Amino acid sequence: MNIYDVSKKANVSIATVSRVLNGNPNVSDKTRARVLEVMENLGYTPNVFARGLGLNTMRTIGIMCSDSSDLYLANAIYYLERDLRLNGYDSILCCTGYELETKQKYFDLLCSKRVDAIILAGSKFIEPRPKDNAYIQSAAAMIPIMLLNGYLEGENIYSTICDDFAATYHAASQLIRSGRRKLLYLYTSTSYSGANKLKGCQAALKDGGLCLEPEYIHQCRKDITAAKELLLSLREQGLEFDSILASSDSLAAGAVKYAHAAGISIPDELSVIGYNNSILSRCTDPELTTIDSKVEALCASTVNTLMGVFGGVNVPSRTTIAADLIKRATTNF
Amino acid sequence: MNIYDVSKKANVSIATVSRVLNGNPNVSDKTRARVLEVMENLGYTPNVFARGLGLNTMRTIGIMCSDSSDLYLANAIYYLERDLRLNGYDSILCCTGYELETKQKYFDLLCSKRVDAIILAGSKFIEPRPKDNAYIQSAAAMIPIMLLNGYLEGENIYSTICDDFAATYHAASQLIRSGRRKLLYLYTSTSYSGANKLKGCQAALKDGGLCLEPEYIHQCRKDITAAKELLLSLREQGLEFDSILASSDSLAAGAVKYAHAAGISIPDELSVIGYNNSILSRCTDPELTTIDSKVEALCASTVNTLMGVFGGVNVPSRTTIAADLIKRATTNF
DNA sequence: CAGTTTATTGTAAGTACTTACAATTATTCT
DNA sequence: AGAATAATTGTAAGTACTTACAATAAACTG
Repeated sequence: MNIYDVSKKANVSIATVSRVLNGNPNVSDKTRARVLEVMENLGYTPNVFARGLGLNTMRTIGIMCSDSSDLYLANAIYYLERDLRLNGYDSILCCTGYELETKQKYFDLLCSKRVDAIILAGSKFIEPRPKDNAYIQSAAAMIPIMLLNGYLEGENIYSTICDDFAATYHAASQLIRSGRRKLLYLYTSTSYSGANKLKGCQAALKDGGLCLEPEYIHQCRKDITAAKELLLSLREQGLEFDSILASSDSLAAGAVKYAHAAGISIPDELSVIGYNNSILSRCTDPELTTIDSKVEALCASTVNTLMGVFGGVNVPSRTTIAADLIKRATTNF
Repeated sequence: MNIYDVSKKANVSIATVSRVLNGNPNVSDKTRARVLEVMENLGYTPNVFARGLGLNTMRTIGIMCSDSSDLYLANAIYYLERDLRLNGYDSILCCTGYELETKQKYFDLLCSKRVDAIILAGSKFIEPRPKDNAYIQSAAAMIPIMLLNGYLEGENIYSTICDDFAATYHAASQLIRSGRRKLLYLYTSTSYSGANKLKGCQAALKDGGLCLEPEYIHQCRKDITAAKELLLSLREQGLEFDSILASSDSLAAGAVKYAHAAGISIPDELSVIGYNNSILSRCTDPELTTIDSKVEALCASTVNTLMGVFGGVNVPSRTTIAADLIKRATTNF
């Protein structure tokens, strides 16, 4: 069944049917009603391929992420899909893993699928070596690129980022104000977002008259047990700390477990702050004080910006959203 | 740039170019090489819409789930996307929420997008009232339907399910064998999968000479805090139990928190078993004994079956996969 | 080497839409 | 009412592929 069948039944030309299909206002109300009725009766649905051929758009957005089962990204995907659909767009999901080569491959694949834009979800797409990001910048010539929680300069590239610097600055300041002096910083990734988190923490300590010495900065796999083990071994080595600021709830959850295992009381002897306000932050005992990185707002802004781009509206190429400090039971403030 | 540009450069007809594109063997090696070289030089990529029009397939699978941020489903989506892509298929994601009407709407939408099949991920798509599933069965006339962890009778409908009955039967048996006598069963959903979990538990108790009385079966929102509160109030009411079998790790994590709050020691005074072997099961302290419902295997089987259907192979309409009991620290066996 | 078979290539007709432009009809103005 | 204008509708030419069938070239056969 196609547009011709409908046009015959409704006694109009295929052009009129097509106009009704596309909400073109140059159709009389009577005709529109008749055509819609015929469509309904026949159970007609337009063929998306023919449509795509003519319009050269599928109303589909490619979403790339490293790993959709990651707590943060799973949430991002949920909100992105929801908000895109509200705007009439489908989402094609692409999990790329962490290899640069794989990312590039999937990037090309999505481009060849003629998606209308690509959203790179999560900060893992911006490589530390600028030349490795060239593929993104060159693709942006063809198709709008949205970075969710990442930043890259370039024409037709739009970023929405959480103000990670301010977030960790505030969190660390609070720790200092509550009397903590020996802060341990735990992180996993050195991405744009990751770097800002560290900087915020360092700045807060500096402004508080303290200093974040290198032995108080530790990288750790994003894994509860790995974090726990790392902390146990640091303690074994004699490192003393009275508070932990972690770049993810996973690491913070590991810190809580560490305290349990070492017989340290939280928050009396040790404060812990996580990041992302994920489900894990409600699973530990005591529950985690954590930074809410506002995924939902980030996603909304990303989709909003994208719709602005499609609509030819002048949109900012960079949007920053403030994080919230969620105070729960692993801190004494 | 299109197939004509390539055909001119390569001095062949568009039919030959198309054949090369589709891997048709009726092209001489010399010609094929020449065409491929021209494609490479021109940076040609075929237009997916025109392709879809001709082939009437987009090599795209619709994945429907209630909520992609759910831990179980996020994993399922990850594995499905990965395995589909390995077979050259894209995934369009659709999060439907829990309303029957919304599910039907998105179902129609995906069908109209001419996806090659629809995967319904999670047991939430099979309604308790059979007539509400008619839309699935009628759509199956047009397009293969794959149920991941759900079961529905019907032509062109294929199910891959975890043997939930055997899983909870085994888990409950172990609890009994370890000396537990008063088992509390906690669940959230009454889906196909949910019903089987309960049945398995009941059967194990019965075979152990016990009985799961109604006051020992409680429904609870899939939320750590809700589960904790429920258990606290049950205890308040004087209900006595020495073990908890939960239909999800969330509920089990709530049980661990409950024990903490009530000063009950795990596993000495209370055993807890979760379900799904999710990240939560490693976050609680002690870590959860849990049932691994083998999402990865389920997804692999689903994709396998689907490829079989596409290939015209005779595939079973129902595949069952055995779960594993992961013994950790919330049980004393 | 002519005739037959097989391998390769080309022609042309789908596939189901969109849209510029032309044609028709309706409305407004004088 | 007739002309001018506006609203609506239709015609026809894209859009970029696939593929059945015809045509040609190559390989084999006796």
